Amino acid sequence: MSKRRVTITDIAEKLNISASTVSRALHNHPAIKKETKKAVQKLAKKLNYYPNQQALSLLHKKTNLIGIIIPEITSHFFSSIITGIQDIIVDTDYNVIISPTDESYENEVAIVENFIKIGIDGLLVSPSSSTKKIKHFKKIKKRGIPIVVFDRDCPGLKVDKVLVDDYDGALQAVEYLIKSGCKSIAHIGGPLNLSTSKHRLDGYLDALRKNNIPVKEEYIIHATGFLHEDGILPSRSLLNLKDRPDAIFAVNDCLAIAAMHEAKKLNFSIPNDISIIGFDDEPHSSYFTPALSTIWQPVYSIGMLSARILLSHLEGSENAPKIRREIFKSELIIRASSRNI
Amino acid sequence: MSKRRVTITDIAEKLNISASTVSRALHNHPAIKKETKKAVQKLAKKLNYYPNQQALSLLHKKTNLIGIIIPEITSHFFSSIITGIQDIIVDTDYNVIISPTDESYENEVAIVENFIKIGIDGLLVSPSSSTKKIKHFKKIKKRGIPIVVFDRDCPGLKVDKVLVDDYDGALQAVEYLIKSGCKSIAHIGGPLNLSTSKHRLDGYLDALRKNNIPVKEEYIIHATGFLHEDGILPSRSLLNLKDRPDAIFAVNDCLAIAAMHEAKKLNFSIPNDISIIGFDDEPHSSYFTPALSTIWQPVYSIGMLSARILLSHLEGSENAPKIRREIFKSELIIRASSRNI
DNA sequence: TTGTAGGCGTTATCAG
DNA sequence: CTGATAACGCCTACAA
Repeated sequence: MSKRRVTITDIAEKLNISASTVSRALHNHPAIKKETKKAVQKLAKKLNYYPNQQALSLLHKKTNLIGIIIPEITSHFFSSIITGIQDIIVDTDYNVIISPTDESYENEVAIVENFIKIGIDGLLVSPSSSTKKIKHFKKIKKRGIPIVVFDRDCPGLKVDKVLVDDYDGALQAVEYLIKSGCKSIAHIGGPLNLSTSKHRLDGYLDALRKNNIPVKEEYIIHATGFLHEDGILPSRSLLNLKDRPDAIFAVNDCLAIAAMHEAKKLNFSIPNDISIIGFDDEPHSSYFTPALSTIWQPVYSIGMLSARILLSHLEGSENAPKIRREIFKSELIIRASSRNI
Repeated sequence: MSKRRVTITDIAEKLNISASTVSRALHNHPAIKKETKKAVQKLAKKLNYYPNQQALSLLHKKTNLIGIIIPEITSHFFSSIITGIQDIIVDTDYNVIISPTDESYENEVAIVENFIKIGIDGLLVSPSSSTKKIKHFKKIKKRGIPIVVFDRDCPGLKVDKVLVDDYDGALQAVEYLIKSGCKSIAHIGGPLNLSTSKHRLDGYLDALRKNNIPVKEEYIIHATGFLHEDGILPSRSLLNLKDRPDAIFAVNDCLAIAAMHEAKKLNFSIPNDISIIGFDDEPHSSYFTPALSTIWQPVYSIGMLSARILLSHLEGSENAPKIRREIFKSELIIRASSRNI
């Protein structure tokens, strides 16, 4: 059909006036005759006129595009953060481009290249688990594009950050297990160069130390990913130990559920034989048998705050020099997979 | 830092040549001296030159933006479709803008407006459950922007479609329940103006009729949404019926899991007292106790094919007049929440 | 109150 | 082999 979009010049010609008058009329410029305004606005509506954003971008050197880099979008965790971001951005003139790295550093670099190419105005990023170098992010920063890092920290990158106190979450979980009488507590961790994995491990270790429980090497196994299938082998090794643990603290809910599944297959009773606590509070988690104890994180708020901070750089005066570092607290939710205190 | 982006003219000036020569050199135009090419390309790299996409869009009347409209992104179902789409699009020059409607028609209309404003080149859409009018989609179509509808049909809109044989999936599930000896089979459905809900209901009804099982009004309850919480009340009503059903076929896994949860709370044994089958095969579903029987759908393929069809319109010759309608088959996966045959 | 001209960055056409 | 020019759609001084 009508392939060619209606332009300001089309309207001008039909009305026998100049394009600039049309432009001004459309913007309600005070120095335009009322009748002219009316005529222009009427015709614009009739012809279904929309201003060409590309022309405006070119003029204003601003694309109104915000890039989001995340590890993946299929987990409830990250998709909820995105929802939080979108719910803020939807009220603005910006649009977001979401690009998942699939936990690959190479993909991440390619995404950044693409973002530079299309000219994003701002970047929200949660780095991949395999990201060790940050040259690509610095390249963005050097171009004057504001960055906000969320959930997973990116050490060495001096930008705004919205994180969660993973250390404290883990500490709470493990101290609870200790108080409930567990003596030998194991940990299924995540990829170690991830700040979140590291801090949860640290919380686990400190909880043991504080309570004078010796740390046992064989009680700590790091999964290579965060999916159910990544948790099966680690769970089996732990459950088959001669000195079997009486509790498992997993770095996220999927791994915890895998552990629960394996424990049940071996006919262990949960939480009597073994307590299990996860991390993230996925929506399914309370529907398992037994319902999974876990750490809740304010995912939606993380998304919203990250977006708000980025917008403040984009919209606000350029003179906000201080780099912000916001840390959300997480919350222990005790259900049936851990013993009562 | 260096706020202003490097342009072709910057390079031209430094090299004392014209912008057009720079442009040609950058594109490896045959009619350019090797030394000039080298000099230009070297300087371009040194200065970190990137072509301005907005200028190109303006010139070519093409934004290279693809819009995606989906009900929500937090379910594994839709986020997997998106992943399928992205995995195709990532190899092209296009970028996607994902906008969730949150099942609201008003949001959907607003998103379409925004898409027209920013000038998307193509649209992938799975309509909201409250969408009855399709004027907004027709507006897109009239502008010559190709549309592919996926998963949920949009009756009346004559565009390419990538759907799933929901009817057949439901038929398979219910016929299995019948063969396994269930006599009174209930259905927890979804919002009825959704093609998927309707077709699954039809499959349920036809399975009963084919097997001469009378359809009972009180065995069919429609949930208002697709989340766990939407399934609780419907499940309770069914389970509290004097003439309690011995099987429940739910329109998706979340509702099925809610039903399982409620049944367990009432101390029914699954599948002995009551069989349960869901739809979608969410990743968690096999980890529940008992593991949930369900219908698997090729979500990832739905996303990929939809993207491919859209691209064929965008890239290919404009002369592909036939409207495609692709229907994927779904597959019954029997686990432990239903009796053996 | 309105029109003209120039420019945002790039490419295609035409000319040399 | 290379340069000047116009055009994509819009806005804003400046001029009238």
